Amino acid sequence: MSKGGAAIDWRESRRQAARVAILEAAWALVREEGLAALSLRDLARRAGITTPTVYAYFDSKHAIYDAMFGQAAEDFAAHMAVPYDTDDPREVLVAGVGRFVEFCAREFARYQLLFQRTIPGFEPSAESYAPAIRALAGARERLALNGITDPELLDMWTALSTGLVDQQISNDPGGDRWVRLIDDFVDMFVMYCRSPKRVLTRVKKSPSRTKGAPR
Amino acid sequence: MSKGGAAIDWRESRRQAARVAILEAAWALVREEGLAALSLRDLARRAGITTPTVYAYFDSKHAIYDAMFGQAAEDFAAHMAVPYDTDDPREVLVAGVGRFVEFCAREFARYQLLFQRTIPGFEPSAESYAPAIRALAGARERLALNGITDPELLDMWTALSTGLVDQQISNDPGGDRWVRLIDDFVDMFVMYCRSPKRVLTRVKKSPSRTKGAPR
DNA sequence: GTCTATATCCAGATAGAC
DNA sequence: GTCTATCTGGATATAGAC
Repeated sequence: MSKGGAAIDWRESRRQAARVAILEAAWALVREEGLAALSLRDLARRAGITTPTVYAYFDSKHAIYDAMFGQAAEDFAAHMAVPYDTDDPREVLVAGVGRFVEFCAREFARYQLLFQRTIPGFEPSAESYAPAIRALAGARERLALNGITDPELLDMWTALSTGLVDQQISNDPGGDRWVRLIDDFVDMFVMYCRSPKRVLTRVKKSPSRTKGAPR
Repeated sequence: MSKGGAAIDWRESRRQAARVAILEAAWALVREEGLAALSLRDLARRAGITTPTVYAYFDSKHAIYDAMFGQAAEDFAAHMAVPYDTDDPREVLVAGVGRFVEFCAREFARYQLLFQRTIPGFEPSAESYAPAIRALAGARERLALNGITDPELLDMWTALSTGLVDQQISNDPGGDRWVRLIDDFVDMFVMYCRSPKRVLTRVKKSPSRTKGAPR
């Protein structure tokens, strides 16, 4: 690597560090004030810089949201992807939902950004969005471990997981009213997948456009 | 009733009509621009009045959101409460979920206001919130029709319904990717409730605080 | 890259005349 | 009740000196 190259790398890493510092300030703010309440003025003050300086690192407020979305999606994919420490395929499903709700419940603003459409006019870029797709593929694999591959069952599974998370966060934040039902949910779902009635499956298809990260 | 009383009624009904007109303008705006994008300036222009006049009818912006919440909750309760035209208890469940997703999918902004926490600092008043509780009681009754009364099963049911609605709206707005799975969901749920495994129930309890309308 | 200073605009809310 | 006019403060974003 050339001296010039190294200098460029150094500068670039400095720049990246500054970006990360700004994003950390942003997370702290939305944690306290709510996702929609983020303002560049507060953000700059929090990060110990001035508003114009923020624009040296991000083109716009939406660009900041997009970078935050990218971080969140990355964290989400990583959180879901750490190896599942069991040989029981059913336990892998249970643990997967557990991690899902754990991740979402930990930071409400992050959950809003990632899974709800709360910022008018904001849509994540394809790059920021990519890790969320990986995470969905992971869910598909955990189901396949249980011999469940039907796309309709995958859709039912995502709805199940989403509903559980949503109810837990909305109606019992910090509690375990729905979390403790995870085992029952998995029982119910697996039982249904294996039921004779389910064997007589009809096939349908329909296109879909997507809002928010897949789950 | 006295002449004076009638005059007061008339004035009051005029006032109510004006309030409703403002709220209609508000709904039109949030439908087009998003719930969080509502501004009193645009609202006034849309309603054919000026900003200060809005304050003759509502104390603040939050009061407008609250009135909108009240309308939405009322509509929701009414929508869910119209008699179910079948004797089959299972079909009542199916129809109930169908109505739920239909109501939510019809207007995204209304769904956000009613079921998500997207406006920083806004919480509905107890009065506006009341109809939502009635709606939840309705769900409980539809389950009871099927011999399902366990509170934990009610929680599972609400999570199921919520998840289905959420996935449908977020990932296939205007489509039927999850709607067409309603029958399967009900099959799965009822089958689980009636399963022998479920008979050996353990009892637990935990308190809960609530955010958003119950569902 | 970082600042001061400022542009431009919009927000929610109020004063006071009619 | 409704208006004009205005207050106060916030927003995002940019110009230009250093």
